[in-house]
Amino acid sequence: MKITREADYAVRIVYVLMCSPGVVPASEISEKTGVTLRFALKILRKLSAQGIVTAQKGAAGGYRLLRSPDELSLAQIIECIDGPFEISHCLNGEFDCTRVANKETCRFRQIFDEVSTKLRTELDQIKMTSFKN
Amino acid sequence: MKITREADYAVRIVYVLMCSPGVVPASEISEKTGVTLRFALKILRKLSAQGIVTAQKGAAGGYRLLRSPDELSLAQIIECIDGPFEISHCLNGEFDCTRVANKETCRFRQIFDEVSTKLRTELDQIKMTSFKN
DNA sequence: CCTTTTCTCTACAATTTTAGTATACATTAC
DNA sequence: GTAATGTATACTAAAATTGTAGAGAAAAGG
Repeated sequence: MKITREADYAVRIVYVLMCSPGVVPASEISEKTGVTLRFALKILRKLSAQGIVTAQKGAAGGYRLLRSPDELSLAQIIECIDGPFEISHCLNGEFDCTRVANKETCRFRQIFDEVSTKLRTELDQIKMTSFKN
Repeated sequence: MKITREADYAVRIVYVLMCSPGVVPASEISEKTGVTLRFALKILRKLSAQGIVTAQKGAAGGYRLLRSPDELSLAQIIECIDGPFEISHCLNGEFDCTRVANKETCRFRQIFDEVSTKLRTELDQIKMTSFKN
């Protein structure tokens, strides 16, 4: 029941962007978070693809937070990196459960789905501003 | 943000025990859940070690639920298999964070810890009886 | 337009975790 | 004492995670 390291790093990266005004190059983000440059770049690309940050190429380029920290939640960041909240593999659309006739009526699935939604709701209430002191 | 397959199986195994009176051999549990016999035995050993089920050896032996289904929660089963609820690796006692002077005052740690506790509380409110119909 | 500094894309490699199996053994009932 | 169970430990295979590498594309500034 863990988020990946990548998602954990993403939160810390967003925190750095939140605290630094203007455009921050990946090299600086890497230094401040302790995440290797290459790995930070990979994470930043995912954040950028989801519109959480925006990238500026070229000299004096870097990244900037696109969303307001009081609207950007842990859920959004974690979901961006780790994918949707599904606490059991059986919730995945691809998963073809052979044990049950109708997926929709499976009690396990129902309950796991409810829990996943609840978890997402909890994490969506924690905004990045919570990390400021 | 997933439980392991092993934990998912454990829930289904407990469900079978809850629905079957008396002592149920692992072979029958394996058949009813679709979990291979060997793997089911491994899971049952963990459940047995935590006092969730009890094992009876020998011919006509098998497993029996030790706790009442209306007191046995998802949290207890998942924790028994996957270990404590810690949504970030940085919560682990072994983990030596080099980025921070004092672990206790780290805001990331504090928030991840709160979320983990909240998640456990939610899952502890879901008892095995919820799966009946 | 050339050079430097940045980010992008895709692919690859190493490590760790998960998932599952095998072998040998211990206990109990009949 | 034999057949049917569970126990313990160790091993293997597969998958996911955690990174790294290389070639390229865009922007800024001279």
